[in-house]
Amino acid sequence: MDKVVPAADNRPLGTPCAKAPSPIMQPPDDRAVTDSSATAVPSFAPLYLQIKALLEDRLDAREWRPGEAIPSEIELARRFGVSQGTARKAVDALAADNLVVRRQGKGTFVATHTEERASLFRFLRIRSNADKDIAPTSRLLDVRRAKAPADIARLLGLKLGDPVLVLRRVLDYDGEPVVLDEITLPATLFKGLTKARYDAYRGSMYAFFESQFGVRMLKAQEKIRAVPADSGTAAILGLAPGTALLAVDRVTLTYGDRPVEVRRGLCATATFHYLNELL
Amino acid sequence: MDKVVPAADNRPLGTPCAKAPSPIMQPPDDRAVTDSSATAVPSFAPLYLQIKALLEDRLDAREWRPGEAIPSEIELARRFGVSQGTARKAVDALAADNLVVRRQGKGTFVATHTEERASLFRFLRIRSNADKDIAPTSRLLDVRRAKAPADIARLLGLKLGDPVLVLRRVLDYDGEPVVLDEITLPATLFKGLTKARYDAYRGSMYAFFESQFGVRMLKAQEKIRAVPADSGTAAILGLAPGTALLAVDRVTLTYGDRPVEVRRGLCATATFHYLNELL
DNA sequence: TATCTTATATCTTATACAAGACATTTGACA
DNA sequence: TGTCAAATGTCTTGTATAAGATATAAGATA
Repeated sequence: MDKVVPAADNRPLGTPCAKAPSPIMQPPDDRAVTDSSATAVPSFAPLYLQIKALLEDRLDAREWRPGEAIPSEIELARRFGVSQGTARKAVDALAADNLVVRRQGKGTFVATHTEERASLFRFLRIRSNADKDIAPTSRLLDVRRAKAPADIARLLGLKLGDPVLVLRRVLDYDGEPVVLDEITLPATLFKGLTKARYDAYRGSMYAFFESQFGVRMLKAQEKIRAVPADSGTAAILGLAPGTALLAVDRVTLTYGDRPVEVRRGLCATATFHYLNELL
Repeated sequence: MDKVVPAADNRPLGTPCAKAPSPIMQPPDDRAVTDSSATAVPSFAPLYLQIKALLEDRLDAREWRPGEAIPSEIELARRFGVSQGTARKAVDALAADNLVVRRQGKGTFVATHTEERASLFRFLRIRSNADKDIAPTSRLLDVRRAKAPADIARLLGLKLGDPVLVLRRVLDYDGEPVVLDEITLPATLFKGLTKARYDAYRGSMYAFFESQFGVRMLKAQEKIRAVPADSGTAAILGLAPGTALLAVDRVTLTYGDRPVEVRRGLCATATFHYLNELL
């Protein structure tokens, strides 16, 4: 094999686990360039994972806006001193995590809640029992400031009594109230959030958070229970008190798995249901 | 590049969309060799997807048993007349669908319910509110033969009145009854299923189906609602009638997205919940 | 000699790099 | 204004090599 290694010296990353162009085998206890990164990836991880972590950090640092294109694979390869294939694998991994969206012939774009019916609209799992796909409308009831109680503080990584914002809103499907959400946010991340400002906004709640406060909801964990409706909730949803409701407790995470939202949804499931695909 | 293409002529597949070793560009309306396959993949799909479809057909045809290794990448490449990298992408796609499990240095194995805590144990979403991970025990109440009612027949792709088996079973967590399942199966696929035979089996319900009847549960769709407990269910779960329960309606699919199980689970969620990760 | 350890050969999958096909947009040009 | 070609993305395929697992042979040790 007369192949010549194309002399990409001044290696910018920790020793990859395979085929290092430079023959220097660094000990595993040294730290890679990913030191300053929030994303924890061992320096001896595969090269493409190191680059993925670096890209995640850039995304977290808002180097590119939601909906904006990130540099091309060739440009990323040049910047990090690797081949296009390796840069591609890193971007593939980001796309698998729904952090970016690939479009052949156009580029790779930062995922956003402001568009994309499929990609980041995936947090809404409530569907009509009839198969027609109705899009709900969001109606904000009120916004209030509060001090974080113990359970919320723990879930959001705050200290007891730290300031939070509590939003209550109703989702109407075809004019019928179906879901009552109580949304708790760290006040420091959402300075200036008022009911008037939300009412003036056109778009989903997460698009509002993303475009107005720069907080991107990336993934979530939901715990679902069945509970009887209290009288207040029953009145809002137009049901008899004691009716069985779905209680959906969501914790939403942004980059670096930092929790930024706690939400409890109460859902009437007479003509709607929560849909889950197990793959 | 003095590389010589190793003369893999008599091309066994439809024209790939890029870099066909044979320069023949067939029109898109011709049919590839995947004709006899149940898995629908257009003949102009990328080569690796055509091979993935062929492999799915082989899996469906039970060419390899669950837990058994499929041929190595090099062997698959030789068999299909493609490079190892292409065979590898096909296997990657299978692994992404949880149809096979890769183990570096050992091989690629057909996914099975009889082992693998993580891989195919993923259908059970009920967790304790405390973080301890309790494994439930399954207690079969009864098995009866019946004729498929309209809704079940539609979901299972059967005709009205076709014979089905109906199983009722309870999941006990730490001795406490938490879930009551009513499981409906096409009788033709599960000939010889009796309560005694299940009671004699050691392992999960899906492992039982897989090892005893050759039916592999691959993915599922669940619709979740909140309902009040009827008196019969309340008695079994040790609750007051009218208590709010989670109703989980599952349709389970095997190869080719053929439905092979319909199941309704009723779950008490005082100290347990349904966990869902939104990625 | 029996046994345990350590190389070694040879399987496997995993990683990296490179070349060309395909998709999309843009701008020159008739 | 319509059309075509170049530029610039991603997508597919091919190939070489590293890393992991395992069986076997070689060697040390009792």
